[in-house]
Amino acid sequence: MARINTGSNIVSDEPSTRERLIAAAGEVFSQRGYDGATVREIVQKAGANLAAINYHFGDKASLYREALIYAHRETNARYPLATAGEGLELPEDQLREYVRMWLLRLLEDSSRPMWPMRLLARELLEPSPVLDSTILSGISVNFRRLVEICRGILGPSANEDELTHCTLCILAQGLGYLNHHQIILKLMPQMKYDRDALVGVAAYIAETQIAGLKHIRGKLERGESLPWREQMSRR
Amino acid sequence: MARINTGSNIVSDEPSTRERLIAAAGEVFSQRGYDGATVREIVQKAGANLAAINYHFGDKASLYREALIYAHRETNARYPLATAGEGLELPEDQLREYVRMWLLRLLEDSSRPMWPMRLLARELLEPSPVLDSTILSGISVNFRRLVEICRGILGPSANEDELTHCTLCILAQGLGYLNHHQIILKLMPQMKYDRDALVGVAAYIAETQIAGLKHIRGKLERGESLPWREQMSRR
DNA sequence: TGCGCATCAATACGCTTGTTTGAAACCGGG
DNA sequence: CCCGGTTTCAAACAAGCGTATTGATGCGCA
Repeated sequence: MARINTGSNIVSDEPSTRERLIAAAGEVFSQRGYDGATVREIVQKAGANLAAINYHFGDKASLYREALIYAHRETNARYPLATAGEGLELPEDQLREYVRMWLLRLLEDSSRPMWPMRLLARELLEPSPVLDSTILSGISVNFRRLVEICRGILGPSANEDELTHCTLCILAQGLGYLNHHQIILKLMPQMKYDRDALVGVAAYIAETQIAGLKHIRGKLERGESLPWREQMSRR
Repeated sequence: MARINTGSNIVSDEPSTRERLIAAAGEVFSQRGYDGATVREIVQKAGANLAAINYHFGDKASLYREALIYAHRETNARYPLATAGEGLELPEDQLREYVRMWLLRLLEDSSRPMWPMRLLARELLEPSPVLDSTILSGISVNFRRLVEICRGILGPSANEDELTHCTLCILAQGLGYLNHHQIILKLMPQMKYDRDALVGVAAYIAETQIAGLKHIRGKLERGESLPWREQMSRR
């Protein structure tokens, strides 16, 4: 059994074979999915040998797990949703900041390669068996942060079901732009996806949601009937 | 060259091999995707021989195309989005009806098999080469219907960009419940997906969007500044 | 100078994939 | 009854897949 390199390369600035493999795997996996990706394409993109995957990671699944963990750490470090808007007073401003970071996280085409978030987005579409509890709890933390922001806007009259659904609906709007990127461009080729456009869409989503949530809050506090309350409650 | 059966079976009520193949293919393709599906699983589920696909359709891709066309026709017949809410006076009520039909189309678990919409939803995620202009224009018609409803709520001051984005955001909320069904159940196992819950979520989405759009309309008509208007405009 | 460790090239194995083939079975009309 | 077209069948095919193995080659370090 060989001693496995931990991955960090201190002395030299050029990445090790192991690091190149993770980067190449992340790209290929994020583009073609786990099944669609082939180890031969990955090692070729990494400039490594076919046996390198077996040597460094054991098999394809373990390499995918490593790429997923890297993507999760990288994305949360760059776009810390769990603490988004914490410095702001009004829950409305917190929502604006959260949504803005959410859209940038999903779609910002920065200088760095954008495969990490695409890889995570694939897991949001169909979770793979290697999606362990660590990453899942990380996602959950980000989710609950938005729940609390919504609670601040919706007020104490809201129940957990309404908070869950309104959180899902906010997240879904941003995710739609990523997930359906291709068909959107097919139907509307003139659609822009640069950073300014993203921030604009984020501002629009936040503004409409704030107005919608305040509208709901008013109905709640006036005790008016909510047509969905009996229907969408759990159990 | 053999004479190909057209598929309709008039005298007998039991479906032909060709029909069984399309149904089985639709199920398998909708669950596993085009690449993930194997012709062996399809023919086994259809109770047919491995060579039946080659005989009736030529190859796997043509069978997929047939299943997709069937799914498109079937779904639009059952949930006619292009004319949703046409009998209603207020654009708000039209939106409520459209969103309700949209969520039912996406997620209703009726007696009939639900693979057609799942198959179409996969095409919305990553359009395949066989997605021809017929289906694409059908999607476009459904899309523009919602654009016009939003125009009715948002008023004449809205430009096409805002209409496009608000339409996308409405559709994305329903799509999110379908696309991220698995991860939602992983994070919130108590989430309900029955018909009542769907109609409830649809009512919630419609209500918040109406309030949000009216809020925007007010800003537009009062000439207030919209933070996204310069940013998200095309070109 | 040796001894692990990392990488390489090449090859092979077992398996699954979509596709093809030729023959058997079916079936209505002479 | 038999016959030609239609449909179905078991079997095989070639290609690509992940994985494993082999031996050789540097490399750094005690």
